[in-house]
Amino acid sequence: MERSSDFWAVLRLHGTLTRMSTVRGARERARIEVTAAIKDEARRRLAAEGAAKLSLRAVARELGMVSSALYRYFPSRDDLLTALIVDAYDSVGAAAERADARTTAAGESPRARWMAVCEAVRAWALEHPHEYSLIYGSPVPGYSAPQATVGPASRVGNILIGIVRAAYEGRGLALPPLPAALRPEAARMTADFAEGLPPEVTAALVAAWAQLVGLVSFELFGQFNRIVEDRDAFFTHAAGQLAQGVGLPSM
Amino acid sequence: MERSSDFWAVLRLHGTLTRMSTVRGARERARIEVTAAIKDEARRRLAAEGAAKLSLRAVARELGMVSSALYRYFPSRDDLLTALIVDAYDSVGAAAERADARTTAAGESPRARWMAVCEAVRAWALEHPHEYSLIYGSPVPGYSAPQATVGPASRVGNILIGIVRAAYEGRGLALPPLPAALRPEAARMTADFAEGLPPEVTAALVAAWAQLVGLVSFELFGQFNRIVEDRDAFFTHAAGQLAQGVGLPSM
DNA sequence: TGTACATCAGTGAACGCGCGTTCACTGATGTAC
DNA sequence: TGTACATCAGTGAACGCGCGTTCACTGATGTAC
Repeated sequence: MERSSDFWAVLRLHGTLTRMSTVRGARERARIEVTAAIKDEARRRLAAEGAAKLSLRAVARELGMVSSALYRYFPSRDDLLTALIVDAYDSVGAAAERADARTTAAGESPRARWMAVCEAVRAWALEHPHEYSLIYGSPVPGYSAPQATVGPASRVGNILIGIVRAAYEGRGLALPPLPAALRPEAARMTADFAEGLPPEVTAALVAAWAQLVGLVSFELFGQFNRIVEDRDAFFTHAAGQLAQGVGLPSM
Repeated sequence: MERSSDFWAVLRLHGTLTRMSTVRGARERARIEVTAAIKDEARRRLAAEGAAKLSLRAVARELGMVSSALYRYFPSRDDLLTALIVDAYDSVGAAAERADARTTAAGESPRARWMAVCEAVRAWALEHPHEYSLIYGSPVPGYSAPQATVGPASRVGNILIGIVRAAYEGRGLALPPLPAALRPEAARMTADFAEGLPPEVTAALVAAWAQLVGLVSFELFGQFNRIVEDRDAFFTHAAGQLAQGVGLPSM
């Protein structure tokens, strides 16, 4: 059995991570490590060829394996894609949760927490542009995301809801009343995933979340080329406007 | 078959047309028609396989041609992509311009014009989802947009600038002053493409434009599934908030 | 404890397919004189 | 005006490549007794 040296290098990298967690049989440990190595390599290929062209053969080749071996780990190319999507949602969700936990622990205001989460989402996107594209870019044609992606996809949104809820329970939020046309929909959204918030806050939250992703996408997808240069300052300002939009007080 | 102005732009792009002649022979007319047919079929393929996998051979096959024949019209796959991108920017730009011209002619307020343009962009996106993805979705890996796409890309933005400028020249716009960190950047942006507007308006405009695309992308790319149901009402409300954000008065 | 058997990761060949691009060619259309 | 020549769209074969997935196989690891 010959394997290329980078295959083993990647395995060793993951070995250090998994070895300490639990003692398992060699087979189970190997399966965990190889699965991780495949996903890591696939993430690397994502950068080179994009999600639509992500190829099992290329991943296997880079790992020094034979392409059919990957079928021991993922039953098809689409299942590998699904795993990458779930990981990406979890990764950005965890980054947002860390930012929120840090600012909450420091006793900062809801507005400061909001800003920290927005900055964390942007920072994650700039560090993982291809994973960001995978989840917030155009859908991959012919691929439809299974149920398993729904939970992880809502982590960032839940953090934002939590921040706004904290502000609301603290001292209330002053937003103008909704136009009649949107009231039933806002009531439904509130009942579905933001129980207890005033409907106009729920509506503003959903819009702000979409707009936050719009800002990040514009920067990442090149629409700000030749338009915005000082992107840090611009984003901070825009995120502040979004905070305003959901009723988080300025100071 | 009609000669759209974007078609001529493409011909000039490829240096095929050396001189303009009013009388066109069968050969030239045929070239125009076949070029249009290729782009139409390519747009259809876009829906099926996405931009990254758009294939000259598939386009040729659908048209009943041999794949090498397409090289008489487009020197490479990437040039065909570029033509589609330019067409898409021109198409959404024209839709926005029509909406603006219609409301302006009807003597409507800047806010009503803003709303009409936002609705027009969304309507265009819903009608042409794959062309929308092509220009506002994740970039196609390995493809880099040439200079020729820059002009068409700014048409919608220019319309929005024009509306806000009209409002500003009418009775001024009241926006809070910018934080110090953003002042130099906002001054530069203003000088570059929004001469005469107050810098805080320019900054708000750019953010609003990114956020508008964020709203449309969320809807189109499926992020609103299970979240927003009454999308018309939601979008109208959110676009109104964007108008508010650039200082366009509510009534 | 050792042993027989079951499990499973990884191999290598194969199937049937698609791709972008080049090239020498044919035959129809356009043009200069 | 007719003719000779130039232009050009489209052909078909070829090059060299890549793809997802299946399958019978080998040999190492795990387990029941």
